[in-house]
Amino acid sequence: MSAREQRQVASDTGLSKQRVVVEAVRLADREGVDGLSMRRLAGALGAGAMSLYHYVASKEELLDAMIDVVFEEIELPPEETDWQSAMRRRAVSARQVLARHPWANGLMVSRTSPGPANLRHHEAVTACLRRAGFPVLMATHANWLLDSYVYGFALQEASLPFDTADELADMAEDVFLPQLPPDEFPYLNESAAALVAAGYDPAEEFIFGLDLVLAALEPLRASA
Amino acid sequence: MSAREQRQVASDTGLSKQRVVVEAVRLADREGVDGLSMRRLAGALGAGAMSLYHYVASKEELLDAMIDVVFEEIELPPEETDWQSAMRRRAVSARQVLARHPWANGLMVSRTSPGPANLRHHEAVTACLRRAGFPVLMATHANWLLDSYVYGFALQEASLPFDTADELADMAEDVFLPQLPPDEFPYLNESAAALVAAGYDPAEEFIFGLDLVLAALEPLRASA
DNA sequence: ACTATGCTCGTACGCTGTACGATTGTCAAG
DNA sequence: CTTGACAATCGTACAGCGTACGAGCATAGT
Repeated sequence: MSAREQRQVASDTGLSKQRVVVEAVRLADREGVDGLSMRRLAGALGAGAMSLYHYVASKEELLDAMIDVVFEEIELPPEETDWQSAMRRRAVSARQVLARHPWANGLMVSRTSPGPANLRHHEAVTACLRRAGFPVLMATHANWLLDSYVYGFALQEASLPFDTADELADMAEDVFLPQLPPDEFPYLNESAAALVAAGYDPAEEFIFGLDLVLAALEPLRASA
Repeated sequence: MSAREQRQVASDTGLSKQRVVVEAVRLADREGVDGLSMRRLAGALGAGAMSLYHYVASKEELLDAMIDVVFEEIELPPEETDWQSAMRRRAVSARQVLARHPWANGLMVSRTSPGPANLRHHEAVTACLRRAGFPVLMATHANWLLDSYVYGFALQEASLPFDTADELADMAEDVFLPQLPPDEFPYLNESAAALVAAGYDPAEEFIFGLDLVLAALEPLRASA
């Protein structure tokens, strides 16, 4: 291999941009994005802090690359099914991925240039909508709507302080309700009680809104 | 005034939690959330850095308070109109506010305990939905759906590298299209061209999805 | 007059991202 | 075999961060 070629290949012992970025994602998953420092990352890779800068120009670029790794995990809309099923698949996958990497949501605000996986994803989704018969501008609208829902849901889910229905029940009693005097917040009390009684499942909640949106979009395509 | 009372009142010269938090919001608006440091904030207030800690227990608490200030700016759903108009008003207001404070989106991920303005807002929205005839759990669904859309839209809007249709046109030519070889990204090219031709207005884009969602929710309320 | 309390802030500590330059290992040309 | 170029590693240093600690000050209550 010529020395001039970029070494994308990671020899077992050596570093590589791949290895650096992937380990950074792992670290952020484990410790949160605030726990991700260049020194700690280097430590996790058994290297000196400054060595990382041979693979990444700056921490900003590292964060960009991390976002793109996350996008790579999201399933593309399958081509062989109807558009609603395809979009549901990719949306559900996106929610799962973003729930697995909650830090990614917050990072997206400040990062303005989309990575290659992001672009590929966007292209595939747009293709799916166009082939389903949505006119160009309508496909753009649908894209915005669906992405807004997915990201917004993930954002809200990430800021929930509980992960399971049981934790919700516990926290409702101990933390939430004491903060909500029933005379000032009658409707929130009602909702909280109903939610605890009915159980809470973010995946179900997500599907509800998603299917509503998909159904609402259906009549907007020209079924050619 | 007894010294034991909390001084919420800001004498013209002195500090107060209000003044600290409001100035922090201004600073974040101006310089981004990364430019907001305790020392710089103190400087902007003409005080020493450590003085801030008499009004705020930590930077985390400051960020929480900033988020709540943002929530205070969002219009509550008016009570005298039909539910769709009311929800549209508050959603449009929310988008405007979040566009004015783009840093707020990213902050929401890590902040788990809602402030008083947040709670009041949530209560008012839930009240509006319940009074419109949505059953309890359906109101929760609607809440999740609408908030997801609003936050997600704001998130995407904040990560756009342009603010006006003109800037979009400029950047499309100079930055985006060169990144998008037409054989690899045919649909994105098509969309970009159509978008530049049609002009781009985030407010209109927002309304499109919003009205679609509102209409889709309409049949789910029991009109009593 | 004395004490308590509210408020301000200087200093210091451990952390951050990273600029700079020294060091080593590898490989091509002479 | 030597030499020079270059890729990769990393030690050191610097400015800036959040904030613990405690000293200094003004005012209020006794």
